[in-house]
Amino acid sequence: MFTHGKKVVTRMAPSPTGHLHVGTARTALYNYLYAKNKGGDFIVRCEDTDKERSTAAFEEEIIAGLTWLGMSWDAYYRQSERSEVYRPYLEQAIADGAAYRSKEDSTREPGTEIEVVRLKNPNKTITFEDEIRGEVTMDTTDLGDFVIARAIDDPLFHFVNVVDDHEMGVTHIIRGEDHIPNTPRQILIQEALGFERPTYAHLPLLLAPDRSKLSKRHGPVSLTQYAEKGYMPGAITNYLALLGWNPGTDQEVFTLDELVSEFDIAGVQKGGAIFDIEKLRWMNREHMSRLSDDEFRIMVTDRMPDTQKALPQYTGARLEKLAPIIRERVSVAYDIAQEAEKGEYDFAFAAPKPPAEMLMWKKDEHVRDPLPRLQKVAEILSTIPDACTADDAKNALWNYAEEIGKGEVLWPLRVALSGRERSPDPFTLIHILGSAESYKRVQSACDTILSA
RNA sequence: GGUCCCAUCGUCUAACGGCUAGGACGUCAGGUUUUCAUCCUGGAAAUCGGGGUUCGAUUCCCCGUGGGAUCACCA
Repeated sequence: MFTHGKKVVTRMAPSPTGHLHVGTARTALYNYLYAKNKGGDFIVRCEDTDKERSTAAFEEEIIAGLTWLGMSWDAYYRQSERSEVYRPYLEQAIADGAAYRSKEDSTREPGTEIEVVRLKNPNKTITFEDEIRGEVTMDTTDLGDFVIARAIDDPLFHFVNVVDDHEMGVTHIIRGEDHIPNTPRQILIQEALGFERPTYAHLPLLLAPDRSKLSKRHGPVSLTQYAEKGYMPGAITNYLALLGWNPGTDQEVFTLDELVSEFDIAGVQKGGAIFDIEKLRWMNREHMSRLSDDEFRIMVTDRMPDTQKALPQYTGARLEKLAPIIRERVSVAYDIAQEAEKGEYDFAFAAPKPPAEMLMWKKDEHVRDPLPRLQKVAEILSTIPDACTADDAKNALWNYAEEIGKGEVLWPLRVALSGRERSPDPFTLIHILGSAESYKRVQSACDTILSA
C-alpha cells in the first residue's frame, strides 16, 4: 500500500479564534480524505499560540464539528502545550548562523525594546511543486530578514508551523490557496533547519455568490449554523467534497467512506468555487431520501414544533403516517418546522373548517353544488374500514368520481379533508386520517354548505 | 500598488489536440387518472478577448482583460 515506503501524514491546523467555518471544514475534509485514501494518518493540530484571541469554546466547537462530520484523527496536538519544543530549533538556527537575534523597538508597544529573532534571508528564488497547480516560483528577496520569533521563547506562526510539521512527520500539506504566499518563507525556514520539504497542495478557495471570499455577511458560514438547521453531516461532507473536486464520473451522491475510496488529488480544481446553498439543499435532500422510515420519523418528531404537538388530533401514529408526505416536501430538516408553522400540516392534527366557497370546484365554467357529491362520498366512506391504504380509498371512490367528473368529486373532498387549496391528494389524506375521521370532516363540510 | 494564483452554461463541473462541448443544481415547458409536492420527459443556457503553434484548439505558448489571494513583532 505504501509504494514509496513512507506513511502519508496530513494535518489540519485550525486556530481556535472563531467559529468553525465551512471552508475550514472543507480543508479538513480534503486532508482527511487524502490521508485515509492512502492508508495514512490525519492529525489535528490546534494552533492556539495567540493567547489573546484563542478560546477553549472555539476549540471545543472545532472538535465537535469535525466529529459531527464523521472525521476522526490519529493524533491531536495543542501548540500551547508544546512551547518547549521550539526553542532548541530556534537556538540551533541561531548557532548555525541561519538566524540572528536583533534588539529592536517593539512595533506593538513603541518605546519598548525587545530582542526578536530574524531569519537570515539567503535572498534566493524558491520554486516548489504544487500537486494542484504545478510549479510555483517566487523571489524571496522582498521578504527581507523576516522575524521568526518575537523572543527566543516566543516563536511566530511560520516557525512553529514548520517545526511542528517536521516533528509530526507531516508529508502532505493540503491547505487553502491563501497560504501560497506563505510557502516560500516556510521553505526558507525548513532549509535553515535542514528539514525535508513536504509535498504541497493548495486548494481553491470557497467563494460567496458575488465571487468575493465567503464570509459572514453572505449568510451562514459556520458549520454549527448548518447543523442547527438540520443539514445532515453526510450531505455536507458530500457537497464540500464536490466543491472543488470531482471523481471523474457522473456520480454525485457519496457516503463519507465512498469519498475516502474515490478521492484523488488529481481531481481537484484550480479555480475558486462559489458556495451554492441551493445545490447543498438538493444534496441534503438526496441524503434524506436515503434515510429509513424510522430514521426519518425520528427526524420529523424532533423537528415538529410544540404548537403542532398541542393540536387536538396529534398522535405519534398520525405523525408516522404523515411522515412520507413531509419527506417529499422538504430538503432540510429545518423546512419541517418551517412548513408546519405555515400550517401546511395542520390538517393532520386538527379538523379544518373550510368556507363553503372553497369547497367548490371552479376549473369548470359550470360550477355545480358540491353538497350532493360530498354526501355521496360520506356514504362511501362509511363503508370502508378505518385503517385503510390510499389505494383502498381510491378503489372505493374512483368509480363515482369518474362518473360525476373527477374535479367535481375530488376537489371538494380534498378541501373538506385538508381545508386547503393545495394539499396531498384525497386518497392519501383518507389513509392518514382514517375513514372515520374523514367521514366526520366530510359531514362537517356538508353542514358548512347547508348553513351558508 | 508589488508578488502570486485562477478563467467552460447563472452555479458546481466533464472533455488531459480530434464526434453536435457531456452531466448535475437552478430555471422554463409538457406529462404523471382534481390542486400542491414528488416523479418522468423535453427545452433554453458556456469555452473572457487577441495573437500564435498545429491538418486541427476548450485543451499548448504569449499578450491583454477580468476575478481572487497575499504583502505583521496574527494565524
